[in-house]
Amino acid sequence: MDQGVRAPRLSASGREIPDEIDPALEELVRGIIGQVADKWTMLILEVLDEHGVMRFTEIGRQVGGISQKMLTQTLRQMERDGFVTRTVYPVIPPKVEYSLTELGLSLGAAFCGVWEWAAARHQDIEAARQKFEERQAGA
Amino acid sequence: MDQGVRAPRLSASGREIPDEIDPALEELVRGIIGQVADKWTMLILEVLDEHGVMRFTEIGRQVGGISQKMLTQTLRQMERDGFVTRTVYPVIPPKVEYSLTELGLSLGAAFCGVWEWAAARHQDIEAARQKFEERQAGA
DNA sequence: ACAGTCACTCTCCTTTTGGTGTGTATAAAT
DNA sequence: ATTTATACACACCAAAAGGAGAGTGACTGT
Repeated sequence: MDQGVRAPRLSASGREIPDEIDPALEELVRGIIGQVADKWTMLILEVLDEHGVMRFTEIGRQVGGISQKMLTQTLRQMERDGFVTRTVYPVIPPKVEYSLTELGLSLGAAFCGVWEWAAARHQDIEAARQKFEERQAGA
Repeated sequence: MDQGVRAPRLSASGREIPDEIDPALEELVRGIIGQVADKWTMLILEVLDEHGVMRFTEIGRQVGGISQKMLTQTLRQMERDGFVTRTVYPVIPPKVEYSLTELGLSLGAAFCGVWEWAAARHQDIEAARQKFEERQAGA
């Protein structure tokens, strides 16, 4: 058992692993990541990051292929979590503007790394899939 | 319309936005992110990153709360995408070892940023949720 | 008078996700 | 002789996710 190890461990990717990970924090962070690592959240985050302040239907157009239901739902969730601000203008027809908060921007920056990774490495993934299928066919 | 803008644009988070984003690549990267940004994938990635080479049930224990079905399924997907290597020892009872590939390690490193972001900012999210609910109650 | 606009909401309905429980092979341990 | 351990596969089922489409409310342009 290596429970008693005192020297700071390192993960294979070089990240430090604290010996004491508060399980409550762990659970909470997992929950947050679970929510944040959502398809529509990421895409909306991206278009808002690119375009700045936007209106409901415009976001829908830019994201593409999202239903009104999911757009509303995801925006609400993001507003609740403090990623976007929602500004309602009491005019008719209704006008609502969305934009990223500082927290939302920081999330965008954090996800930027993943996005770049995907763009840089997608060929490796494609190649791996090719090889995998070949191996399957051979076996 | 700002279709004709030639000066390189910048997103709010400082990332450069190429004017020409190959829609096929875009779609592909979205697909990859959609798969990769999966709860179990991330958690398995994490434990493998921390512990190095591991066996099936050990991964299950470390991840916690995952069914055998999902563990098998997710590991297969990760193997297919080239994130993990699967080594089968033809012994009885069966022994299968899993470990991250270089590609898997790089993905772990990319996600590290998001993980750290979540750990650093979870309080802000909590606070935002508090405020949101208060506003809802008041309205 | 009447269709159109915007940002939704609400009600179905289908698809996907994921858990559970069972089966399997075989050798070692009891 | 029976149980145990391992790494699954397979079938079944419940729950959740998510899409389609209709409705809404008030004003504005024709």
